[in-house]
Amino acid sequence: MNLSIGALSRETGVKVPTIRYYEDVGLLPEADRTVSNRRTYGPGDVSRLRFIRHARDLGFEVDAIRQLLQMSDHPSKPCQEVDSIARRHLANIDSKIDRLTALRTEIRRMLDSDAHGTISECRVLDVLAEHGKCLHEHH
Amino acid sequence: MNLSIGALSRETGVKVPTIRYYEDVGLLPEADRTVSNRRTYGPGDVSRLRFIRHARDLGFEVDAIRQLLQMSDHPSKPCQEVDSIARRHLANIDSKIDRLTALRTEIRRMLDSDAHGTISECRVLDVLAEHGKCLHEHH
DNA sequence: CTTGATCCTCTAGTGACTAGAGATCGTAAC
DNA sequence: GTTACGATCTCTAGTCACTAGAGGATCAAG
Repeated sequence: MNLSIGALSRETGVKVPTIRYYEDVGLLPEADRTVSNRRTYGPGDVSRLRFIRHARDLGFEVDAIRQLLQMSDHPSKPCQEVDSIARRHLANIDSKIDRLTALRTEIRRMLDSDAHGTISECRVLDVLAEHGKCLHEHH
Repeated sequence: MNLSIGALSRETGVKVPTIRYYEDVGLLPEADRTVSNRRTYGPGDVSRLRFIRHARDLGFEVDAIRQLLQMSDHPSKPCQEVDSIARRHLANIDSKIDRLTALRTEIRRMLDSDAHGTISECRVLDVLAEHGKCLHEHH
């Protein structure tokens, strides 16, 4: 049931040094050690690490992930602070979804018009750039 | 019509040194200079830079952005290479949207059940972690 | 013509990894 | 048992994408 760091790495697709790094910066708790000082992990660590990997890939920074994990670690205390954090992230996520959807639509349109032989002018750039009107809201 | 680097920065929300950095790494073309060696920019640069900013925020790395910009720079040549790049990005974008949507749903559920006084167990972690089943497909 | 903001280049620091050196540990094969 | 070798350990240094700062030049307002 317990995994070595290498097994955890294979299980999650996160590289071994990166796992150690996440422990260093407090995204993962300090791992239990065997008598010979090797880290051991359980199933909970697998989920947590997969979450971290996806969140990073989605452009959340470590600090944001720390907050999301905190929500998960203390679910029964949705105090005002956690609540406002959640709301802020929700707004950020909505914005990301909107922009990705716009980008997707445009790339699809390009591929599509290409298939039909029409010379397509590419507007991928503009479709995201126009979102620039919502200036400076996310820092 | 022409902007200084500071004006471009205010226009796009991208910091001045970052703009220079993007020029260094080739995301922005080498800027025209005034007689006194200052960079000047036009409206095209505003769009391009906004696009870069959003793309970065959405978790695309500089190299991916370079590819997307190339699509935009040569729209009339949807050769097979560009086409496959677009398709790969499309798949990646779809996946990002899926995961963000799942995360959004779960955060909403938390906020919602909190509002109704129920003690909500937080599953934000699991909802993304389960996507870990689609292992190693992106890079 | 001075003063302050903005620009220039260049070097160095940060965040989030990633790679490598050198040492130790665990197991399987002799 | 002991040798072989792969996985792990710690620690330092390198990469990518910025970000901040020093030191100097330039522009625009007063």
